[in-house]
Amino acid sequence: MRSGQVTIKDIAKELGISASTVSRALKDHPDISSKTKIAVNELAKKWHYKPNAVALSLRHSKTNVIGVIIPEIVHHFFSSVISGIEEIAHKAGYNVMIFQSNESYQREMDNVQALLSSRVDGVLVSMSKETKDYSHFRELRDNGIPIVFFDRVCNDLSSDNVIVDDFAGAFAAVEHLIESGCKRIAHLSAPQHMLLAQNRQKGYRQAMLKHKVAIDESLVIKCDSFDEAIIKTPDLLNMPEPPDAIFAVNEMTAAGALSVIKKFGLKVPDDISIVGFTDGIVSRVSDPSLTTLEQHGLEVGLKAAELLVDRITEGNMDYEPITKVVKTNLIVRESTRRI
Amino acid sequence: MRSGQVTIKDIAKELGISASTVSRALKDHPDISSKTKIAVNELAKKWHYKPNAVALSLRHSKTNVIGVIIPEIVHHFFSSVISGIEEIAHKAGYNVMIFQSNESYQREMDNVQALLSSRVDGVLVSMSKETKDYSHFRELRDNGIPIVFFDRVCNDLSSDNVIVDDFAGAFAAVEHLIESGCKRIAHLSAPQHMLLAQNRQKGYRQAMLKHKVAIDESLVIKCDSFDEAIIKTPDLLNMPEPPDAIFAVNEMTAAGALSVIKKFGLKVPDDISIVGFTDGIVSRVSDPSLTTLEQHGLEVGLKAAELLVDRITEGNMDYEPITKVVKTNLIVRESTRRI
DNA sequence: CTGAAAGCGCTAACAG
DNA sequence: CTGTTAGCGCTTTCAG
Repeated sequence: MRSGQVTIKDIAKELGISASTVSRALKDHPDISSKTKIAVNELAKKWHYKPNAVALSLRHSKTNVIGVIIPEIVHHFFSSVISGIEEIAHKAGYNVMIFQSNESYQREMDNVQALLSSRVDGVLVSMSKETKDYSHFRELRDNGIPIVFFDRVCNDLSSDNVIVDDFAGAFAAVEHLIESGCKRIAHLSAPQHMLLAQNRQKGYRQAMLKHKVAIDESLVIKCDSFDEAIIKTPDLLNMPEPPDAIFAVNEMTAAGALSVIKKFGLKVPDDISIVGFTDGIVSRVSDPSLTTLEQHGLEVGLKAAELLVDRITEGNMDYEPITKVVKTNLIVRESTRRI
Repeated sequence: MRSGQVTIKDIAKELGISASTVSRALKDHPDISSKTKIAVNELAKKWHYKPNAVALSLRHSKTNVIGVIIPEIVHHFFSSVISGIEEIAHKAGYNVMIFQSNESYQREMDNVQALLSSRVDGVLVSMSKETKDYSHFRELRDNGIPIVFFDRVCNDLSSDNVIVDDFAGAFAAVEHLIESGCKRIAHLSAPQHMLLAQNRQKGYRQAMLKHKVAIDESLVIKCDSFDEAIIKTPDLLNMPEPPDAIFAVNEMTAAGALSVIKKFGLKVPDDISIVGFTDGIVSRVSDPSLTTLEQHGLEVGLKAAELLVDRITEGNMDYEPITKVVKTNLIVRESTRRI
């Protein structure tokens, strides 16, 4: 028994021919006699020969690996994105290497280093919340590795992006709240250095403006997780003039707010309406189910991976960056009043 | 500007020394003069030298990559597992390659082929529901690649496993139902070729037996997804003697049953109690929240990855397979009656 | 039609 | 203290 896996050399030796002949026979090169081809292919099958991807990578300076950096895997939207990425990658013959930043800038940089070392052919990134400096991403590009950002993108860096239509989504959500009779609409938002958060807030403001509803700035607060919502929602409810609606920047924040509101004995949507962002399972099964914006994580993953594969195939780093927008759509459920 | 990334040769040429000296200087080899070391390290930093992991892999016949095959990524339990795996891998200096089988046997075999080609150092697998033949896994092992199965393991193949304590969990769940006064307990189960499903069903039967509660076999049905629960739960409810409790093999099935029960105008837990398996977000936020078994996906991932890393480090394929069991614990919420 | 040789980037034995 | 050489597995000229 040989140690390790079968190599082209093993086959060559067994058949008394050269390695190069085996190599050619395996790729059906026209120069090779069909007799040797058959012999080689038979033995290769018999011995379960598998081309060594590592050797191929070194030879061709191409690994056929795509790297993905994601804030956290345990998250319906992100896992959907990964699923989409894996799907496209598989079809295009790429393998997918996963890294999570855990929302840490330091970890994200480590991940980029690993990606550089691994010589991946391209990278997909959704940035950590902490990230404000982008030089590590620039280094990837300087080394000829194309990057496509998704969801958590940055405007400073001119790069390919795949984002959901945060502005339009937020606008639609808030407009829906206004049209269903809400007047004091709070916005639980995320840190404004994230484009996504900016756009969702812009959508909120624009909708309020359009419908001439005054914005009470004390109703626009930073609050972007389930736990934070548990802490901060009570303050909103205890205000002299509490809000009659909440537009939350993401699903778990909406769920957190909902749970507090129920504990306060208030009725949703009669006393307070709620809209979230991201159509996860939580929104569907919570009670009342949450009106929310479907974010199509799978599609984001598919689009981003497609774009990246194209960039890799082009092989030219002087491209004009584009931004693809995946439409969101408002799913009206039970947490908002009927119009 | 050089094309591609900086190599050891580039540095050697620039400094007028040999590649091996550079190599040694970079790894702080005692033979090298501190003068050259400094010069080399400075230039390496200045030029952002990154060791080429591909070349290292070829050289050492070790990729420092762990492969993971998972039925589907978009699933709270599995994404938790991946998160745990990534965590350990990162600490131990391994990168993680992700493949999803989409519950397809064919796809799973493709994934194994890709893993073999990639020469990964080890593999973590949770099998697809379709898989009944294990020769592709055997091939991995025959090639010296250690495998650790988790959650969806098989008993035919003597291999390392990390599983949750399905039997004890199911037993505890059903005992809880019985003690809270339920008499006709239905079990929504998964295909029995999966060890996990077998053990959960055994736990159910054992608890019934212990408490001398008769098992009505028409209440034990194959039903293991949200959609299937939507279809099959009505049949249960329409029986002349409908069940007063449901023990579902997983979370989404429980959620599906719950939603049907609510539509039927029945009260949970007063009319029917429900227990699920897997503590996902769904169980927490559904209304009523679901009594369930915490499955500790993260811990499964951590344990499985740790075990795999150990196996890789040992470098000896003649080990005695072990099975690690991660305890489950019953989280009593609102979908079951107080005892 | 087939083989020998060089090289992808790096390391380690061997030789100074 | 440093350089030369060979080789990890594979492909691809260049020769024959």
